[in-house]
Amino acid sequence: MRRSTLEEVAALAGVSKMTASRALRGASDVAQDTRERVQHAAERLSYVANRLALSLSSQRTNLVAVVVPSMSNTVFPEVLSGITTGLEGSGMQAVFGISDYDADKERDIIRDMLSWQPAAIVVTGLDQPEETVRMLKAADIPVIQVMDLDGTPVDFNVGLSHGEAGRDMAKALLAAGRRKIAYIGSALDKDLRAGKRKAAFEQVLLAQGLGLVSHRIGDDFSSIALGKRLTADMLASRSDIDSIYYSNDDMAAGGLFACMEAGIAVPSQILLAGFNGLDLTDCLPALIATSRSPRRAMGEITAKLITDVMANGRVSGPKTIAFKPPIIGLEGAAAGLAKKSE
Amino acid sequence: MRRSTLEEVAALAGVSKMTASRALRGASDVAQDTRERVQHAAERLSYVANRLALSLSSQRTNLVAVVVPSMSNTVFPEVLSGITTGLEGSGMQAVFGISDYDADKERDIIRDMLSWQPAAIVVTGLDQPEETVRMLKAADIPVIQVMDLDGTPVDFNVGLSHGEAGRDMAKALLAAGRRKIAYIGSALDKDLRAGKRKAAFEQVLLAQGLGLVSHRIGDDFSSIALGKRLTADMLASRSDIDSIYYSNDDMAAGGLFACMEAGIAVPSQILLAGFNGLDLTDCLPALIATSRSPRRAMGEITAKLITDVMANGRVSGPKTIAFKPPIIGLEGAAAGLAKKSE
DNA sequence: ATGAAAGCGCTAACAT
DNA sequence: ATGTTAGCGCTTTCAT
Repeated sequence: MRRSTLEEVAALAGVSKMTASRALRGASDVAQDTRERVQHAAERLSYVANRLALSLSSQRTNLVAVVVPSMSNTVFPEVLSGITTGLEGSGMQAVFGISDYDADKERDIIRDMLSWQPAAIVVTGLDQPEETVRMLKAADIPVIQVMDLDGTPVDFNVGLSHGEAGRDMAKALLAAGRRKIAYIGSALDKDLRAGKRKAAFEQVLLAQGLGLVSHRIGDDFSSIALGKRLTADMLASRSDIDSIYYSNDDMAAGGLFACMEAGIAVPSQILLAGFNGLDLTDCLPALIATSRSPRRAMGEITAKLITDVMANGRVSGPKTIAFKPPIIGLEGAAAGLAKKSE
Repeated sequence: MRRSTLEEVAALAGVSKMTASRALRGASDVAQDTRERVQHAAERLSYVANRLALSLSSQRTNLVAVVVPSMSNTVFPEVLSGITTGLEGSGMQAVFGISDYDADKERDIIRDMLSWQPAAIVVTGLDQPEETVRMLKAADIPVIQVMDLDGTPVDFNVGLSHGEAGRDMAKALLAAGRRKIAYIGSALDKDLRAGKRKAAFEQVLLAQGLGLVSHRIGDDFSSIALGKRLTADMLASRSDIDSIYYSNDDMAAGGLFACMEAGIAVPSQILLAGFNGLDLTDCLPALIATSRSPRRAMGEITAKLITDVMANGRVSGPKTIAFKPPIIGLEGAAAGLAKKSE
């Protein structure tokens, strides 16, 4: 069954293309019975409008392009989910691309998405190379960079400071009385935001005359399995560690499972800290610390920003929206230590 | 900076639109220096091709539309990831839509995606209402239904039988000596595949003269937190249960955490069974049974199917590709029980 | 309330 | 190797 065109619908309804077009879009100035004839014709032919023609002709699309590094890390699907939800009812449609944490791939995907003439584009982070930034600017549409705040945005920016998150966690661990602090992460050359957290985290330790007493960097992407493996490895090599900062919650959850197998009490003996505040973290059989990042909210705010700009031409509020992730799961951590020193 | 067109690139390079088009697409019959002039012109203008015009003119797109019920359940992003990976290098581009487990929304999203004239469309499951099926057929492109096998496919079908998975797990639990079997699930009216597993699971029990000794159905979507809560609730109400079948691994993981808090030994005292074989399952501090579904592989096979059809006009192999998820995490479960009865 | 003409930016098909 | 013409399916603009 070949796809039918507006012309065929119009012919079947006995009107011109133009009238059919108006009728299907619910224009006001179409006679009641004309409208019905056209609608019936469209149904009989299973007519589906051709958006290529529609958008080419009208010089606008309902597309919002969104480029994220990965689908394997739950946080990105959550942001996408938030964007989709936030766009609901606006007539806008989100389209997703995956860059695999690869700057070249990201550039290609952004170019590809731009070729569909989206109404706006959302990209992850602020660390695009110059060429990519130039493309984004040349697109002449709202550009929203999400998740990160540390850097110079092209246009709009919705996110949180990973440097600050790292610093805050370092201070929190120190405040909880920890001094023998280790770090476990995954491919940081890829996950730039995790890298920023780690760098800022270390700076705070350094300022206190402390350093990481141990660290492990996996060469794979973050996962519970990787966190477990690296932690088991670290625990086997030294026994004086009193806390471990992980690149994120998946890694930290794996770390907890490794500690449980090794018979190490968490958080009293070793305090584990991650990043994200995943659903998982709340359910774990021991308390682990984490910075709760508002993934869905960032997605929804991003969507709102976009619908706002589309509706009003220009945005009313600020161009940068900053979130500050609270640290949770540290209740009683200091107390745990205190008991030990009694 | 307004978007530049092919015409402007051509003018800057001092050639016709057509030559510019050929040069940029790397056609063979373009003079070396012409090609270079055009490419430089394109770069200077940050030219990005307009795919709307391109596709409208050439009557084909590189789009593969993919509709999944959710982004919150990790399995779908994994399938999407598999599709994206499998499409890599083919020039095809996956576009995702989310139906929120809602048949009406799914219909609308499918219509929306079809309006972009994709080269193929991938939808989740086989339970679309008639109207949706009609639309899919009218689209006159390859339709691939994924994840499920129990039903009548529109065209291509890649997945596994959830009925069989449910039956297999029931038999496995019985073989492990369990008789006091309970069920815990989430919104089954939405997640039809989980519903199919449960129905088939119960049938096997019934055939043995057994029934579920207890069950809890949450009204929210599956999550670790929900699994934990419902399990805690169930454990508080009766103490004779020797195994629990969950709607999936997230729920089962939550169940494990509830058992740990309640001081119940898993799997010796209560055997927990889920579905999916998530990364998480392998790392948990106790063995839980699960059917390992090949999400990425299903995605990749789907992609291969599509590139195949696109390349050869028709597909070489069968139109249905069936996976059989192996049950894992049952090692020593029977032994656990044996000890108890000694 | 309806229709006709022009054109969105590109490529296919046919020149040259 | 390059250019010309026509047209993809729709909307915009201007008539009527």
